Amino acid sequence: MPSKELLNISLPALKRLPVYYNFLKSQEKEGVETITAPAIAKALKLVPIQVRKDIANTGITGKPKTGYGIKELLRAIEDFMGWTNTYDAIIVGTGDLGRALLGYEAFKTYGLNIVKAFDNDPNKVGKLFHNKEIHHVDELETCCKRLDVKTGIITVPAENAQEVAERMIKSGIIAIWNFAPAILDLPEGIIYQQGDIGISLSVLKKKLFDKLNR
Amino acid sequence: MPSKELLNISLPALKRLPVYYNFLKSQEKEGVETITAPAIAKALKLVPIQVRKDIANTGITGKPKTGYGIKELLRAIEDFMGWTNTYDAIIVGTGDLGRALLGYEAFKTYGLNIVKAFDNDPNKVGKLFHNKEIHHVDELETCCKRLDVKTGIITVPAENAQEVAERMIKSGIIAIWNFAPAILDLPEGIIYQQGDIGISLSVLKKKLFDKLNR
DNA sequence: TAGATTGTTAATCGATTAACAATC
DNA sequence: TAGATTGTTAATCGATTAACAATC
Repeated sequence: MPSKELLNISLPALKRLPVYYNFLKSQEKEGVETITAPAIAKALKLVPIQVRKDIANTGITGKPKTGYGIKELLRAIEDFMGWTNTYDAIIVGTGDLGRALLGYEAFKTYGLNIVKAFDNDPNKVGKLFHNKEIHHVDELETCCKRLDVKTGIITVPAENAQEVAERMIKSGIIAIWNFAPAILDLPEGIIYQQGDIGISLSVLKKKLFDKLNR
Repeated sequence: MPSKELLNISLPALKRLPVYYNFLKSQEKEGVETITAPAIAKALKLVPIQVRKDIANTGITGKPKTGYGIKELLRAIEDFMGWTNTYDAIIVGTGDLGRALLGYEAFKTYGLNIVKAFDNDPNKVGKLFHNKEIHHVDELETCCKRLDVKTGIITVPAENAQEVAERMIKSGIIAIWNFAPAILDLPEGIIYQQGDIGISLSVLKKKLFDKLNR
């Protein structure tokens, strides 16, 4: 059974909005003040009607002939996506990927703030990565409850992902972003997002494979 | 204009296959030899008919009542996805994320092998990360041509992504996996895959935001 | 004004789901 | 055999695209 939908926008459209945002930001930097759907579509290799439909989701409205105000549109996307509300998150697993996420500046744009990192390696505990101290994973529960953290990021090996997820849920976490290539068995109501980059790579690889073997 | 399709499978189905694969691998480890579509569906929170349809893409066929042979199904997915053909790749940008990718073991499963890393920081050039030497980005073209590398990974800041992509294409690269949150203007025929994890985060964040603000 | 672009309502397309005979 | 599961063919659902009047 697929989990029932939380969103009032289609998933593909939701994923396009951050892409629009990136493009609009770059346009804003160049001093552009308004932009039309056909112009956005051209840059992003979409069709104008799709851009108009996607933008309509944010509630903003454009002017015929002129298009949309860039600043207004940027703010509409921020609001719609909930980026203006910053949430705290914790991360478990401080391998290469975990540390990369700890230093990921763009999280600010999306309103996510990693407040603590955890690991089970005693050699790492107490060290600082990107100015954040690593705690032992046994402190997860008290820490999350004290800080009322709702979001957890998993960057441990696949074998440990299920266990970490369970500890997170016990700690009051309700949204999990999982980078381990593992299938997690989670209770109803937990928000789950696959972060595993293997899926993205698979798509690229398959396209290349098919092209080279045609 | 959206680029015309390269694939003979739907994109959503293509993305589910690696997820099946991960699950089947974990089942294989536990000594399971056959599995039915309803069992896979239950574990992955899908519906049985969708699992059967997805599996049908790989060309494999099951037995009523028994299901599919796990080893056979694993190999069918590997073959279909092209994982059995390993391609060389290069990566430009050796920040935290670039280094994480350099050490990403799962690439072996997917048949990708990062052979060289590049950076424009003279302090990094010549150093080793995960046993791979960092070269100056000026060597990109000669290096890619000599080794006949077709796949490039971009992990530079957004401002430099377009320039790096152009150098890659000049170097004979035809498939680009871009982790920078930048919109790239690429010629026709170049295979492109967004790697930017901000999109994945946005989906998680939006679901949580909507849930908390309902 | 003329022409381009908007938002809305309707049509199409593609993916998911249902139905069901075949089969282990 | 009886019952569960398969693969196939048809129906449904949802996202994309088209058509078009309104408007700047």
